[in-house]
Amino acid sequence: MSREDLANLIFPNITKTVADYEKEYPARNLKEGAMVTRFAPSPTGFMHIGNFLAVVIDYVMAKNSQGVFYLRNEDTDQAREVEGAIEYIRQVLTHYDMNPDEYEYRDINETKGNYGPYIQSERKEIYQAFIKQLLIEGKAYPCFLTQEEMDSIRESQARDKRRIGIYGRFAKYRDLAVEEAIERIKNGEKYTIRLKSSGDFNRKFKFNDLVNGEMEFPENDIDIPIMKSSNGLPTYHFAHLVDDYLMHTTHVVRGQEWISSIPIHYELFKTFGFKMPKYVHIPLILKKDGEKVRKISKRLDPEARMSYYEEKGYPTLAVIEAIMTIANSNYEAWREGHPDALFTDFTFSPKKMSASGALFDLDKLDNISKNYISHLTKEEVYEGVLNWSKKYDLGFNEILKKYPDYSKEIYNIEREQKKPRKDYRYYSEIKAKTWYMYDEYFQDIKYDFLNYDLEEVKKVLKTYIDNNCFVESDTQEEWFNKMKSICADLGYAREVKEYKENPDKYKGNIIDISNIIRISLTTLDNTPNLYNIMQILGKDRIIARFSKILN
RNA sequence: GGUCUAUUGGUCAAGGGGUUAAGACACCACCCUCUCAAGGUGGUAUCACGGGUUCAAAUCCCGUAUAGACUACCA
Repeated sequence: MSREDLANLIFPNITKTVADYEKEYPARNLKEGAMVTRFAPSPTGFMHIGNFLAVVIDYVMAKNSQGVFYLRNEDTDQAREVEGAIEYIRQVLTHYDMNPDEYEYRDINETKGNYGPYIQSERKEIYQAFIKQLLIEGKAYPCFLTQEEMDSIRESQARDKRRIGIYGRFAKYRDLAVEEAIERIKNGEKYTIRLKSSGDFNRKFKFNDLVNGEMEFPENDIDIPIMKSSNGLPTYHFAHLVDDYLMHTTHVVRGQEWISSIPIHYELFKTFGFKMPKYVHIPLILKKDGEKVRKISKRLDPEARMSYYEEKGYPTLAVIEAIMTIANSNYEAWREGHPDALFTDFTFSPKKMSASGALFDLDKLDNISKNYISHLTKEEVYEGVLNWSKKYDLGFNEILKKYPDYSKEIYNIEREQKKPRKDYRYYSEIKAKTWYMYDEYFQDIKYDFLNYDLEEVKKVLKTYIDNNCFVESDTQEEWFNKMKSICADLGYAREVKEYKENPDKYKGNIIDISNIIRISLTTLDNTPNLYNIMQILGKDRIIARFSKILN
């Protein structure tokens, strides 16, 4: 009996060979230098900011080079699979307008691309054809170690302070006679298929990572499992080999936690004689927790989940800008010189990426976002809040739809100027900063006139109305002069300076008058430019709000 | 225990033998000013530690410490 008999016993239905698949998935027809990248999440939960960093890099690299960016669903661990996880990823990619060129979405029954299936559980036969070849060549073998046996091996290795794993003399079944293996399988024994490693732990090899540069590792000598007994699907390492080879990935962008698997991947590619893709191992995103720094956690840190940014209403491009500055710190300087360019016009350079983990700074995001929003047009801001509120604040959404032009004027305050006002960090805070402009929200409100006496307030408001101070066609200067003009009658100084020189001569100064008007109109003692606010509110609203206080 | 990696202000970081050790965010002060925001000007604050090589080390070498990742039939 031969190894071929063994392979046929294990995979009776696998007839296609590696060579067949190579023919089926020929090299991509792309221009020189085009990069093929992929986002390959396992559907085990919600999208993490670290995943997002990878996506942005994948996307930018593909766009930079007129290459291809595809999505692959790595669902080989069906026990951990979470319903709807890929659907959610699809929504995030759509939300950020970074849709893959190739994908397979079961939930909306949509597929695109010639290198699929893009869902690993649908690629079982392909993996098995590769494993079958290894079996025939004697480079893989069935292993009958039980869970208990492996546990005890691990324990003894830990006790003896040895390296942990199935290698050397611990690889009990690597040289088992074919006949015996066949018999055990026929008897229904459970087995996993392991790589028959030919590496030597004492030999080193050099490996070039695009972020970390040249690194040196010992060769892998562990007979890693490549196919699980539970479902016949490959392990991550083997699927990585087969998929990225057949899909012609040129650049693998993934988290740094994979660096330690390089010896395994190196051996796997070497075993088949395939050329390895280039690797971009990106740093972890960390979080400061008290005095300690740790990996950012979906469970503990709300900002680790991408949904956090959507709920808050950060503009998608602002989030991308913040992520790009983490990816390449020279991005900010580039952006200054190219304020209107697309982020994909920036050439991402893995070499310039920091190899150590970075704390994600929400203050920095706020600043980037504030800046970004300040350079939008009033229409764009209106669209942004409208879209956000549709999902997160329906009441406000109704108001916005009812007063589109009025709302846009509010967003336009101190906007169309060289150095625009920057006071919105995200869409969810806009309502809190503009509510008083809408009569619907300006009901049953309480005033806090600080130290101002209510009778004094009424006197100021009455004088303002009686003197017909508010004229809609007035310029800001005219408006301000009229406000000053009632100062004298009321016993206030027209200029702050005058007041400071002779504080005893006056009840107060122009600041007090404008503050009283401001609070009367908005209940707040700090608002944007009062002239703009009054212009937008209009004479009727102003009189109505004053009258309410006067009565 | 083993393997790999990293360490420049509060944060992101530039600099890879000679620099007053960039810049951005945050913070503070002042200016501007009808409040707020913005803007302007300025400021506080950094090369993990110990050895070596060198005329000269943040930069090169060796240790140490600390941190992180991996060490599964998880990805």
